[in-house]
Amino acid sequence: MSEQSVTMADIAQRANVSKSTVSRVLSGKISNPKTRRAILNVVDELGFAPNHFAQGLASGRSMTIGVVTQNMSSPYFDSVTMGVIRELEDSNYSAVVMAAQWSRRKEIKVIKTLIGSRVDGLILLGGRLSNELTKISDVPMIYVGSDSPDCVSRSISINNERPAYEMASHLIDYGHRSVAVIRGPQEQQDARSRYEGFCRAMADRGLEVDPDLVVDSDFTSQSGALAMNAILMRGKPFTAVFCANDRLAMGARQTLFRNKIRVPDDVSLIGFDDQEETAYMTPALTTVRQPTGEMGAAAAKAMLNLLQDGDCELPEIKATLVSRDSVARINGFTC
Amino acid sequence: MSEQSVTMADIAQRANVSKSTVSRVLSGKISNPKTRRAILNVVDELGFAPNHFAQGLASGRSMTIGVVTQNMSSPYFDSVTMGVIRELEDSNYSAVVMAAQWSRRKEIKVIKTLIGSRVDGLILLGGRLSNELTKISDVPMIYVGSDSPDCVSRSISINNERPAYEMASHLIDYGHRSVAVIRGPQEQQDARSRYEGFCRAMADRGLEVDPDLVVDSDFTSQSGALAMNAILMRGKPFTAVFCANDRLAMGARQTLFRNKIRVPDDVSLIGFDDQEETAYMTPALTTVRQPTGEMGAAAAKAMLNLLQDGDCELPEIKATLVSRDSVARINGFTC
DNA sequence: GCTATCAGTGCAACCGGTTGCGTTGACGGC
DNA sequence: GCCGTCAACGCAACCGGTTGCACTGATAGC
Repeated sequence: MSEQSVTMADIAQRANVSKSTVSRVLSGKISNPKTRRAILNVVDELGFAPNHFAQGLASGRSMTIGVVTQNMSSPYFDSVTMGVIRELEDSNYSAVVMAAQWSRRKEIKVIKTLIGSRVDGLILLGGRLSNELTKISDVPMIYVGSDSPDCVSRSISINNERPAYEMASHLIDYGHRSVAVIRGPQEQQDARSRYEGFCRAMADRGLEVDPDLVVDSDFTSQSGALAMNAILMRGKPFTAVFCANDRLAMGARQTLFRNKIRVPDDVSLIGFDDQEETAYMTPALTTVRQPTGEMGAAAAKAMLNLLQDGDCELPEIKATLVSRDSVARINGFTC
Repeated sequence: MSEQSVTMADIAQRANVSKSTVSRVLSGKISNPKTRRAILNVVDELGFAPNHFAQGLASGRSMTIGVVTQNMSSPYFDSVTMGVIRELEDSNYSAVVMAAQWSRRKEIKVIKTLIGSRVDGLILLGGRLSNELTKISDVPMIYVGSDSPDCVSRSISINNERPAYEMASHLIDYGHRSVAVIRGPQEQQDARSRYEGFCRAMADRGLEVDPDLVVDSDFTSQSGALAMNAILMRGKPFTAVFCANDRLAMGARQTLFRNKIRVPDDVSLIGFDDQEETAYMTPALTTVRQPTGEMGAAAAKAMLNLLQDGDCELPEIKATLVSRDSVARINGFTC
């Protein structure tokens, strides 16, 4: 109330030009150095900042890109999101992030909200919406981390199966034959792919997967601890635990610790994600690094291209095994 | 392009009323059940969604609240932010989050951006901007987690000094006399307060703080590991480590592990924040729980009140000690 | 010297809602 | 039966930018 904000009209008047000229200078559509200089002077003399609403309304573009994540507090999603934001920082676009909490219903609601605020593009992280729902709008969309084959068109993701294969192979190479598995929620494609990678590695070496050593979870530390407990209760021997993500590994580690089972001396442990904390576990966790930040950046970059040229190329992203201290050789075993 | 979005004018025409009537019905300023019903029918028949830009431009209100955080990936900020978002969810407002990465320059930039998009209120997390900079706009602001006395007016925070005092007291009660300290960055008020709490507890029991056992850090796990190393190098004996936050404790734990120093058998360890992962450390970390989610929720609630009544009350938030397994009694010591 | 060309600029019509003001008609009190 | 009151509603002005169109003057080509 106290201070009216400066508008383009104010600038125009002060600089003896019309609103349109101001607008054009500000959007770089005019080069005449004289007017340019004059207007820019007034602009920062008066501290003018364009009203986003007016801009959005008039131009039909919002210069924002919606990011639909699932769970902000998950290190994976957080890191991808940060990648997007950082990449967008030196463009004219900015990101609006909303979380869908793994709920299909909420995801739709959130997408509608974002479309209501006229985002120019949508980056969907780990969503489970297939094409049907995608068609609710013609806003360009890019998926990150959906393995589902029906949206390969505009999707960036690591292939979960292959790094999982490598994880399992790593264990097998170190002499492990009985490997317990804590799987992720099997409704999620990534969780399934990771388990498939594990199974393929076992099969390739002619090893059987013992169903008694396979337990499901919901990807949280707590369920990891519970799952580890369940496996222990079954009484079957094993020398390593394959965890479908790092949080599960943290939970499992805790249960092993409580049961005085040493890692890696008694049991080896391997995770997936390379979330920051795992480097500080005791012992430091061997895991798979997903270049999450790069994935976010790549998605953002692709979106910018898409918005400009109407086309984009999506890089292939590779995950790598980070070998630390939680996997040991079975005594005397050499590969 | 393909589909023009439905506007109020469309609704009005279809329902044989004027735009204004539609607008009034939608904002509940008209009660006549007949028109009301008729309009609402058309609204969801055509799938009308109001254009946020037009609304914002015309009304001067954006129905958004800006949240300026520092570091999205920090569990503390993440949790506070989530608290804000959740609280706002069942109001008409929504949150726009931006990160300033602890940079004063960036913080100003971000605040300007938010004001440019006409947020109705601003919630500032852990910022270091004092009143001078606050005055750049008359948008109502609420601070979270600044101990600085100059903005007590509209600030929600735990008192960092007292819980730190309790932490230290806990160690002393368990018989620890030589306590190493890994402090946070001393430019930050919260880090300073925590150290002050520690010192006061020591002083109250007539104990001296040995400067050789005090090391600074930047609140990251890595610097915790380094700091612990530095303390070890100095060769002074100690029986406990007071860490100014949990990440430092994780880093310190790793260094102790690498040096084959057992926790809590040889050295006790205490953290601050109760971030999720600490419950899964081995041993589980004794720490201080900040009700971060509640703080965020409280800030949001206060902002909503502020926006409505022009006034608000700020609850007092208390932190509590979470006693787990990383602190042991000095042998034979009873309190 | 005359005209085609073109960058620079102004005018005014939007974009899609909100809101003050004025009109209408129903209803109640006298 | 007359008048005051009040909710319901329409009209049109606005919010603050963007942009198509028309106009201008300078420059270039002949």
